Amino acid sequence: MRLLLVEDDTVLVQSLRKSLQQAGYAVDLAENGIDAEYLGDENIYDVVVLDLGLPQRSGLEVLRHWRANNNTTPVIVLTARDAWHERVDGFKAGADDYLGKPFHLEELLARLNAIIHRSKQQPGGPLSMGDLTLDEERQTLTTADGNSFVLTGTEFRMLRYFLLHPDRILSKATLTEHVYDFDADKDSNVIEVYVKRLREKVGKDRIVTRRGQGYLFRGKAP
Amino acid sequence: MRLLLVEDDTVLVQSLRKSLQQAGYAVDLAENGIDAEYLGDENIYDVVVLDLGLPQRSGLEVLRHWRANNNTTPVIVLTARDAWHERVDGFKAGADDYLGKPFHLEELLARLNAIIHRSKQQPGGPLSMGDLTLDEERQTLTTADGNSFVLTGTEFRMLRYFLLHPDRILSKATLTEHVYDFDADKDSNVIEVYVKRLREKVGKDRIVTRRGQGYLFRGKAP
DNA sequence: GGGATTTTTCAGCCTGGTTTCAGCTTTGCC
DNA sequence: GGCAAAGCTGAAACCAGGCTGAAAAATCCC
Repeated sequence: MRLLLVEDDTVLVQSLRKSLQQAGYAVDLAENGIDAEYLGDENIYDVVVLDLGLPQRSGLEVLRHWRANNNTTPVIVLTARDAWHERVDGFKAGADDYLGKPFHLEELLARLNAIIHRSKQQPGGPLSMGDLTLDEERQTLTTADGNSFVLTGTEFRMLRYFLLHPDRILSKATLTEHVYDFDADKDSNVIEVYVKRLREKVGKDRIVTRRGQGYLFRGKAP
Repeated sequence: MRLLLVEDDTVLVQSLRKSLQQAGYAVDLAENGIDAEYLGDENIYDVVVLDLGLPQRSGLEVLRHWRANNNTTPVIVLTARDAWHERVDGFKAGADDYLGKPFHLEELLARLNAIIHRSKQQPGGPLSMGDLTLDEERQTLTTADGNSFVLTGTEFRMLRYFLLHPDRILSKATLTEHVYDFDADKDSNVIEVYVKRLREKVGKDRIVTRRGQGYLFRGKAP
């Protein structure tokens, strides 16, 4: 799950970034409006957390720019305490949700969760696909035959990404980008290793290899 | 399912009441603190949704009054989004959960659901879970083998939070937020220390470590 | 103020999740 | 079939995160 964090308060950024990573997001960071706009234009994020008070170019301008260019990535806006007008402006500019600062991490995570689900399928509920169910709260996978697996962080992030993008070819580079927060390291086979581990749990045939292109997760058991 | 809605914003009340009714709740309404207190004293509700900012008598006072009279009906507190100190006060006064305004209806319904489930398992009385019983008045824990421990303040708050949220991954950040009145201090291992101390009392296997994610309290003894 | 209790910090150790690696198998192409 | 590239796999190395005992710091309570 790839997330763009746009925030210039370096103190806040440090803890926030780590917390978001812990919660399973691959976090890119922009500390000013210009970088933010550029990153948002060039990459596909699952969600953006956008502070409105930014140097160089205000968050509002950035958001308007994206929306004008048909970029519909869900955006959660962070506003200063009491700045009610900012929120209204934010919604008008196309924000999907907002959060007043200071906020509690838990709330941000809940909203991120909600917003991502909303944009994918119906909100709430565990992520399930045919005979597989991924419990996001417990990071646990349950299969048709009643087996239950506790997933490690990386396994979980990767399986979640597969479940959210079934029946599509996902290249190793794409998977790396979404499972980690940095770009693909060409000479590493981590992805292969984790595909193997997931296959042991979801069933060998569930993840199909497309040689030279990537992997494909079957939405329905074969 | 009987619900008491305590809220003075008439605009919000209208839509909220209707939505709650649609969701299957029998909704009673109080628009000020005095009515709320009276209704809560006279009737048995399954759950209360309580706004803290009320005319005549604050939500906090009302909640304290109920708790002082051994009324243990689950209460979800609504607070202004920015006023997180209110939440801390709320928890101290005996709230079971909180929600920052404005909120998504979805979120409220989910929390109501969760809280009712929780209280079904253990309607009123001491907080207990399987073979463990936590006496909230004496801050005392009793285990299956008859051992009894007097808990320190921090131990107690943490164990209570675990008992109220069993079988869920609780990150250190989340635990810190709920055990203390302030946000997580990045480089401290207090949580680990207290987990260790609790484990000595509730049994080592009762609190499971999910490396890199958090801790999980098992609702049922393994 | 001083002793007892509780909370927090610290440092060293341990653990298990992640990554690497080397050798093996499969696939696609000539 | 023969070859090379891509993918698979089991085991080992590495390292961040977690555990723990003890001691320092803060708080409580006479």
